[in-house]
Amino acid sequence: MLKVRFAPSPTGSLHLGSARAALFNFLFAKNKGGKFVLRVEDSDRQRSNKELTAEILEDLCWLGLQWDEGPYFQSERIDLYKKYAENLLNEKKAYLEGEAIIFKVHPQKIKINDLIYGEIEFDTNVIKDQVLMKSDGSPTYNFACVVDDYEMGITHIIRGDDHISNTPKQIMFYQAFGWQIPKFAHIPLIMEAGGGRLSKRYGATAVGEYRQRGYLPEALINYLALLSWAPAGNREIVSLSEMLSKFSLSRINKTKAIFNIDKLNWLNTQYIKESKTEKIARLCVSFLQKDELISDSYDFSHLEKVIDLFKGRLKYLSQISEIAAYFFLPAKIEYSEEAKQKIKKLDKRIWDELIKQWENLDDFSTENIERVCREIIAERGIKGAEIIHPLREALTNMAVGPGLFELISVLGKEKAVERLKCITL
RNA sequence: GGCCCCAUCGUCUAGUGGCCUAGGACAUUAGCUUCUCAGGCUAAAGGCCGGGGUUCGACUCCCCGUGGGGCUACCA
Repeated sequence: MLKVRFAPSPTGSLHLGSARAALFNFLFAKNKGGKFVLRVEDSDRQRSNKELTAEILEDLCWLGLQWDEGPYFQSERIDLYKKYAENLLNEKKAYLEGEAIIFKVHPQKIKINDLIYGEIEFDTNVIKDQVLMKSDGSPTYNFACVVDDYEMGITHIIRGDDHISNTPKQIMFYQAFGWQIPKFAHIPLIMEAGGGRLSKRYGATAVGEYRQRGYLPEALINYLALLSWAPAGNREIVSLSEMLSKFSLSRINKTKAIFNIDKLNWLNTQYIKESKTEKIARLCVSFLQKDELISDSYDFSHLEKVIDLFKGRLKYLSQISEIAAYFFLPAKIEYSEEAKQKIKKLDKRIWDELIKQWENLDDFSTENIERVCREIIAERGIKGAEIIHPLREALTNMAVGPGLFELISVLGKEKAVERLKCITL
């Protein structure tokens, strides 16, 4: 039975790099009909915490990376590690140093055949004796990892390439126990544009932050997959189910990949655009509520109309509050200096004319609104832009936005008329 | 310092000795579309780190150099 695992440590939020490791494990397992195990490496009691653990599991679910087995917690398995360490002690493969149990390293050459990097050789002469159990009774990472991987029947270890140099240490433990050594596949790390690993210094690194900004999980997954991996045939937009069928370790690069927010944004926009309006509207509710633009009771079908207007223009969902606020604000709004200047340019009589005409419209449709506007333009012999720009500013306090006439229609007769009546400069 | 790994447009990548005059995507620039912005469409610019080999032929194989990264904890 093919079995892989994802083993996050709850000493921080789920990092994009970890999420990608989880993704590749998930894809590999599902592609081969294997099992995906989740193990929480919380053996360091001081630095681990429960809230973080819950958050990590939630993020994995949000990404759609459901595990088949677990979660196991290392903190609940301390006796097991101790038992195995004592076995090595009894066999004189380890020795005591104070309270700690130390593994004796013997000189040898260790070859690993990495599924991604190929053959790598290490000389254990450069490796010190390894701590198995610390003086405080907790196991070290490398030791607990090997015991667990053995106990859980892990056949393939897919993890970040920062673990390459841990591999020979772990192999020595497998040898000491006489256990079968699993296959290793190390994936390149995600790097920062300025060099170095992806860090908080330059932007969000936690999956949760992207969720909070309104990135769609399918977009984030798609982007993460494209880092170091590419399906055949110049494809960019690839769904999780498509990845499942196309995934293979042999198509993973050895090269580190630099994180690029622009491409993530582009992908997210694509996914938002392709999503059903109803779905995006539903997701936008929490952002609009957080920014106090809508309350607990709101008109969902109206919200859907608003979302339709903006669906293709959002890089991420939380932008909705900023660019669509005027749909939810009261009729009277505060104008920027720039808006005031533009509004002033239009003759007072035209404002009055617009209000009158709109009030007379039975059907406040995009077409009717445009017709009315075009008639005024023709009668006065002015250019379209001369009325359209001031009108946009008067209604939205913005210079940019969706098509003006459909925007007005969605805004609704009542609010549009009232807002024009409320103009104060 | 020691050990290990890596190297194609700015970025993600395709490429597994002739299909390469190196393809695609993001970003950039220009034109068109339009009430604005975004979008869409069209086009442009942009790369095989350097040097030696091997070969009839190297982006592709080998060596050296250079650059980048990782590890070197009683952290994970």
